[in-house]
Order: sequence, then structure tokens, then C-alpha cells
Amino acid sequence: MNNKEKLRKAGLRPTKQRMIIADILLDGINRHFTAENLQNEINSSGNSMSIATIYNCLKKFRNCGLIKQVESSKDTAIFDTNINQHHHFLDEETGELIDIENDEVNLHKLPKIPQGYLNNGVEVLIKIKKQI
Amino acid sequence: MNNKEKLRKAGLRPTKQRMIIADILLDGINRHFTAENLQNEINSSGNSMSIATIYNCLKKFRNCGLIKQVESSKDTAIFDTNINQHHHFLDEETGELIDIENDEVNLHKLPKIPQGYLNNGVEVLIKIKKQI
DNA sequence: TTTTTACTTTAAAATCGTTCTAAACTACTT
DNA sequence: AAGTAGTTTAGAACGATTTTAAAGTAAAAA
Ligand SMILES: [Mn+2]
Ligand SMILES: [Mn+2]
Ligand SMILES: [Zn+2]
Ligand SMILES: [Zn+2]
Repeated sequence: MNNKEKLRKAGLRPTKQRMIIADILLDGINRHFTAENLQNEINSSGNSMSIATIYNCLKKFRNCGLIKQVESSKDTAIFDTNINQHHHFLDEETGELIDIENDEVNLHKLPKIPQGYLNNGVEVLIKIKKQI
Repeated sequence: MNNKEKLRKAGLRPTKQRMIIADILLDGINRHFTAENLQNEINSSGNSMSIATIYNCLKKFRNCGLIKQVESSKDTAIFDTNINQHHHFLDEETGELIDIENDEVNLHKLPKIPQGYLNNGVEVLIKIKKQI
């Protein structure tokens, strides 16, 4: 399926701007990035785009499940092209995130989901620190 | 140990403002809160404090290990008085966090920590969604 | 194809959480 | 008591993100 079809299937009009972003993000390579990182990549690709449009698109892409947003206490939002359920190593010093594939973690015992709620995904974060 | 001693032990001068905050936060009740939540509690207790001081104190308390900061993709920082290693349920709709004690989760298989790094804490986040 | 409609992009302004500045204040040391 | 190092504060500044509102574009209707 090409990117135009992916956008259509997600219910998004394949505008010029969304196609530029899709060409960068939906290439099958997993990456973690900020809005500013993406703007730099757009610029490097010979295109340009308003930062408002980049935020609009990232929100649409996220809400459609084309990308995810990482839970992070940094003040800049971090997005993730790996949309499979997976986990992360986090170096809190640098903010660097490294993917952990789902099958590398085995949760043996899980607590009961609170009454009236459904499990909507489990994420394991392993904080790591550079050895001294 | 009283709050004055706790602050001293943490290497912090027990100023009037830090004591007010310690009286609210270090009462043994686990809670998740923002800087603004805390300011409201300070006001409710008949005191008042500059928001700059609240941020200063929260940062000091966090760096001393008296409180933790939760990893969250919300744009407002969330702090946690439960400083034990523990886990959370997160309702992504509302942002509500519910503690999961450490012994309610059993991680059977964990990936190898990257070369040159040390494990600095594991956090499990279970996203939950209201049943429809 | 033309027209109409709803949706999208944009630059610029606004917003909002957080940090900085610099002056006044306070806790601790001598 | 005097000195000094650390703390508080109001207000300004900052930086990420959102809003505004006008111009542009894609899809639908005619
Ligand atoms: Mn965040
Ligand atoms: Mn912010
Ligand atoms: Zn990832
Ligand atoms: Zn907690």
C-alpha cells in the first residue's frame, strides 16, 4: 500500500503537506522524533512547511494511529513511528529512547484492571544510566 | 522523623516555604499532583507562595528523592509522593493515574541492558479506557 | 466542467507551563 | 553581631504548542 492509500485508509485527505510527511515517516524505519526534528527533515528534503501544519499533521497522524506519542516528562513532545506495542529503554540524562520489542519482555503477573475499565495497552519503561 | 529533620537529612534548609510544602506532601498519603494543584492546596491551608518558589521547591524535592516526577505526555508536569518503585494505570482520556504497587507486577523476562549502561528502575504503565 | 462545500495551510499572535532575573530576605557560620 | 551563602519573590522572559482568520485546495454536487 502506498502512502496516498495509507492516508486515505486513515480517513485523511492526501494533501501535498501530508504526503511530504508520510514519505518521511512511513518508510518502515522506526524512529523517535520531535516536531522540530521533523521540520528539519522536511527542510533537508528540499521542502518547507509551517510549524503549525507540522503540529496539525502530527496530531492527525497520531489520532489515526499512523504514529504514536511517547509518554515522556520532557517538555517537548516525542513521537514514534513504531506503532506496534513495544517498550523502551530511557537514558534520563540525555532523553535517548531505545526500542524494546514486545517479545523481549514477559509480564508474568499483572494487576486486575479497575472496575469499569478495559486494558488499552501495556508499556514498560526501563530507565538506564551510563556506567561510571 | 519530623519534616524538619527530613529536609535537613535531604540537605535542604528547612525554610518556612519548604516546611509548608513538606507538611502537605510528606504526610504519608500517596498522591499525584501538578504545581498548580499544590499551589491550590497551599492557598487552602491559609498560606500563599510564589509559583516560582513552588517550582524551585518541587525541583529540589525531586532531586533529593523526596518526591518523584511521573513520565507523562501531558504538557503539565505531574509529581508523585509515592517514592517507592511502583507502576501506574493511566486513563488517557482524563489523565488520571492510579498506583500499582510493585509486588502486583511480575516481570518474568527482561531484555539485556545496553552495553555501558546500568538498570536504573523499571516502570510499567497500563493504559486503561472506560468501558462503553 | 463548473460550482459549491468542507477541509487544510499559513504567518502571526496568543497561550500557557516553566525558568530566569535581580533585588530583598533569611538561615546558618564565624 | 557580622558575614556569607542560600532562598524567595514579582515580574519578565522563554519555548513549545495552539489559535486565529484569511487564503488555498481537495472532494462532492450539480
Ligand atoms: Mn511531557
Ligand atoms: Mn511547556
Ligand atoms: Zn519506540
Ligand atoms: Zn504513583
